[in-house]
Amino acid sequence: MTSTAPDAPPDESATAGRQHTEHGRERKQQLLDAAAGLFAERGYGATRIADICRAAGVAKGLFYWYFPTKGDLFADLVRTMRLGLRRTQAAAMDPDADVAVRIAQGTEASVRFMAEHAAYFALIDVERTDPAHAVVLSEGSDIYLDDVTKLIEEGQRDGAFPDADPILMAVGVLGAVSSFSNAYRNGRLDPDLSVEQLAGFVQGWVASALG
Amino acid sequence: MTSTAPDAPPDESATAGRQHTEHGRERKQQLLDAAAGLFAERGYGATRIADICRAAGVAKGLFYWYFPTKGDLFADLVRTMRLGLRRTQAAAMDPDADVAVRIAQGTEASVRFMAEHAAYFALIDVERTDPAHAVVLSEGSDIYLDDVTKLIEEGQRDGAFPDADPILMAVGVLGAVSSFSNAYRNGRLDPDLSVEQLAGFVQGWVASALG
DNA sequence: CGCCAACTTGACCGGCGGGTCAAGATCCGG
DNA sequence: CCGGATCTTGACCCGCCGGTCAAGTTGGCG
Repeated sequence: MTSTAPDAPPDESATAGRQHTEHGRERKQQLLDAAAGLFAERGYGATRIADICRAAGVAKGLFYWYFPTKGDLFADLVRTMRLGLRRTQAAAMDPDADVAVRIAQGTEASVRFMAEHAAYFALIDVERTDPAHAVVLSEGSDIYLDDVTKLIEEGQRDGAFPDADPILMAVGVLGAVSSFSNAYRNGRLDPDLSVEQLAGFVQGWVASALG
Repeated sequence: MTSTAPDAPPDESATAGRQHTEHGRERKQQLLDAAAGLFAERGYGATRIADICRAAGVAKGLFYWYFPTKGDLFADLVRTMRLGLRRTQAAAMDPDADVAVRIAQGTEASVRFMAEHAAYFALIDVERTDPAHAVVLSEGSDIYLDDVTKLIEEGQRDGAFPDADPILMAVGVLGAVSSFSNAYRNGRLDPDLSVEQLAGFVQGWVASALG
């Protein structure tokens, strides 16, 4: 109601869609980085917009020049990070290799990526916590589950994996990756453990669980 | 400052510690139940105290007769649930059996318990989300990790498990239990899958990962 | 140099929600 | 039937925080 101007130019919807200069894009990134750090440190809900701005060294009003709301910044962050993960996985998996090998490669790459971007991934942890974000967050996790499930089905056809419910097995793989990554991020693991060692262990763990 | 009466009777600290009648205890439980349902449904942060009271059919002021703050109710809930889990686990594990068997028993019992009390366990999921609760929540998870680590070390001495970092392996076991339980709770699994089947699968998954 | 768009500021607003409070109602022992 | 403890109510308070706004400043382009 109150007319959203149905004849308005379709290019930039609502109040979003500013025309940023180079400098503008950098500023926006500063805010994203500051937010990522604070979210990871004290959680989304407990992070005030004022905090983000203080951390980025700008006035509060500026936040709204770059983002419509706090939630939009969050969504931005999540999507960026997910994109990166998928790209890394794709790059790590040799399309010509056996399924088991591909799963191992994907597993290792994921653990590495999550460890490197721990601050970012602390966020995705929030999943299912606040229904407000359930949408943005779940829109991705189903895709992973689907991907892995297909891989496992393929492996079952090849006789590489036993004939159990492929979805259950996929949940197991994804769960292992995230559990170990969480533990690593939260310092529950031996601090001397290198990312390489962790990635190797997780890859082996998954392989023997699937065996 | 403002003197916390250092010579006050040590029995009941602060404003807590009311003397409840039978009826009072029931009321308190009503509030706990209502809160558990709402927390599970819409998350801790998004649940208003007024909502809890409305759900329990009492006036808002009454909440503070039974709980000092919203966070205290939360802590109550978490502790109760954790106690139940530990009891269930202890009851399920045959002290005379092999380590591998005990781990299998504990795993199965945990999955079952979490599935039965899905509403409660949706809460513990929140872990690491809001630092405000990190204390209450982590105070428990370390204990589990410790328990399982000890079991695994015992198994390694017996030659039942390979010689890898026992903490890593324990993280894997705990991670598997919670990942599968989460997936089950969130409806990511085949809805026809029974808790028995799930528990059996998880137990097998853990066993072969440890093998 | 003048104009406009991009950018920046900080004071301000509004309501939401956790927590308080004074006034009872109810119940029980003496 | 009195007094005190437990219980119950709903109006009220107040700080916090997401979001707005009017007033600039800056920088590039014609």
